[in-house]
Amino acid sequence: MNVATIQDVAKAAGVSAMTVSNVINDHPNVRKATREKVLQAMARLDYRVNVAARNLRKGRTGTIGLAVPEVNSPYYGRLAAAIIAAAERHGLRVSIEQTGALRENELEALSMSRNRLYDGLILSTVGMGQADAEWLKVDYPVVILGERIFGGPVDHVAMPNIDASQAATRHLIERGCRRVAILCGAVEEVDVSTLRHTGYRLALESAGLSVDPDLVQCLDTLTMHAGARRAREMAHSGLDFDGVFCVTDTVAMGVLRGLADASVRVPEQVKVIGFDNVDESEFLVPSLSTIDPDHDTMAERAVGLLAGRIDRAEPRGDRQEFVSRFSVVVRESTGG
Amino acid sequence: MNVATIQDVAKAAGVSAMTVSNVINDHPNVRKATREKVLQAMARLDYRVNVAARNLRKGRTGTIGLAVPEVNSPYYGRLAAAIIAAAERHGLRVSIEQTGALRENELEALSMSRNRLYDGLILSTVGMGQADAEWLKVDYPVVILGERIFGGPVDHVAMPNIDASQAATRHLIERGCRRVAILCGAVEEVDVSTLRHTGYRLALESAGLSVDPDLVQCLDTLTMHAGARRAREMAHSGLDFDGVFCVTDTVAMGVLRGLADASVRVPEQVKVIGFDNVDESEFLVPSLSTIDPDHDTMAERAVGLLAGRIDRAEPRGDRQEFVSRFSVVVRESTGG
DNA sequence: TTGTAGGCGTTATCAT
DNA sequence: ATGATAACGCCTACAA
Repeated sequence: MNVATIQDVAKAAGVSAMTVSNVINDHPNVRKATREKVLQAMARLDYRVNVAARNLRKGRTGTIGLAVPEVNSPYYGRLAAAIIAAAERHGLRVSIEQTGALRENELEALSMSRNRLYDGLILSTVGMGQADAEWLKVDYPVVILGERIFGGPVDHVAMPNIDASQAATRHLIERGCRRVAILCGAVEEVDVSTLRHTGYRLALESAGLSVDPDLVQCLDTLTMHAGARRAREMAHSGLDFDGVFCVTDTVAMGVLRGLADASVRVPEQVKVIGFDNVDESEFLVPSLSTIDPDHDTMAERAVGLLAGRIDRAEPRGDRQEFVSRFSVVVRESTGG
Repeated sequence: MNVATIQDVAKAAGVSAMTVSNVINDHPNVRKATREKVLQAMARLDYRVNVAARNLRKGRTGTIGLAVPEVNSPYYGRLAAAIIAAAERHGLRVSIEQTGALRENELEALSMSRNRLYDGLILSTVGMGQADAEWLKVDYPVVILGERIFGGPVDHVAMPNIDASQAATRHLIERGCRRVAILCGAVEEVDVSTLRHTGYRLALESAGLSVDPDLVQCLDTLTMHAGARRAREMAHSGLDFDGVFCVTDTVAMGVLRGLADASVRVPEQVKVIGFDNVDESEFLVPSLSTIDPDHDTMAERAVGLLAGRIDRAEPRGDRQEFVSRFSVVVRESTGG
């Protein structure tokens, strides 16, 4: 036999479909006795609402999309977890799209939502750049999570990249480092690497230290692997450095490993600080000093912003921007 | 103006809605010229299919549910990533439910699908036990991923828990350990801890070593935190042990940290092996020996099994079971 | 307080 | 090769 519909329940309870619907949706105008009858019939037939039908009728899906490079990374995993939890609080489900940090896939995620598969989209832009801002002019709610696309027309939840990086670098300097390297990605677009590199420079400059180009180490990918490899190369090349600011904890984990391979002692010879305060960082040996950007608040704000747009269909004008707070977490890798 | 529907496109192209639908779905019986006309009209009106309507009509959503304890863990994150990728290959989207390893939420996930929100469900059972097998008798496709619910009526993708744990423990013994501890969760239900504990015992027994109850260390939760704490306690209590088999890499990461805190050298004084081959394990200091359970194959099989049930509405009789291969990955923590 | 009618956008079926 | 018709199951109006 087929699954029970609202009609079946109505028949079984001796009422109209509308009354059943009213019971389901907790509408006020239903007599207690009627409600009971209906509830019993529902239980008896093991009735379940057909979400597809409801979606069609309502023009909503109750699901938001989350596009991130990959969930399998300490950082995006943490973020995804927080977003799923926040979405649940708002009565929304989350469907995840993995973009692999590729521009193409990020744009694809934007157009997927145009199928009205999702009520809205939270997009972590990594591959997209300045030039793609036009793509963000879509007619459904989008929140960008991560780096700013300057002048983009959509809501934005960001980290205090420059300030926090400056603080991280300053921390190294305060701990006595004079030759501080930075490990980042390509410094071109407005992105994590560029912004955090800016913070790094500011810190050096305000400490009266010069910025040695040799100490700016750009990686192709921000992975543990790349970090480890580069750290080994730096150590073996004889480059003079006594501190490393890694633009992500993931890179920093690699760096710690690479320095260990090269028998460089942390923090005695070189101090290391990361960015993200990933769960693992506390348990590394040595434990990793880092920047905590308050993931949970960011997630809550991103979902809140999106949910607001969805519910109230807010006008486009008042584009919102939220920048999280941060704190420096001092651990063993900087002698803490 | 409102979004374009199939009707609008039909009108604009001077054909019927059915023809447009046929074009969209690549049906064969459409003349080339007609197809062109329709495609142009679609482009002109910026037409997007309404997924909700299609779902209602087809009785499918094109989305599967994935219920895991939390995506924010190296292991489940890795798994989720692999499953999302596999699902994409099968033309399916993935919506993630976080259960927090709670029985209640796992059962909830099972009943969510009954809303026909998802075409099927991949469920990582952690909190559910033997006694809950009845709940699995649902009328839509479910694949259990993880430990076996003995006699459960649904498809199952599992790790070779016993064999792999035996191999891990044997590896420690071969490296000279004589007092091998195990760090696991409660050993009661048929679950990771119990199965892996069995493998542990088997290895000890076939090596002619006695099983010292003091060396069986049960944790409340399988977290880094719990692992680190217990390792410190073990070291400080003066317990005699020279090897530790951790039932998950996450626990092992904690253990490495805890032993470092207690100034116990790994692998010289104590050797450590984990289970899962999480991305991070290669980069820890010391790098972590572990069991690689071939996540990608497991994910592919789980999704494949589910997709098969969804497509072919296979009968219940032929319950499938797949057990992945495994390999021992030897690294520094066991002197590799 | 409850019921009736109609349509959300799509596609399966059956004609033509 | 194309089109007319009728659902899929629910809910917003309005009527009773």
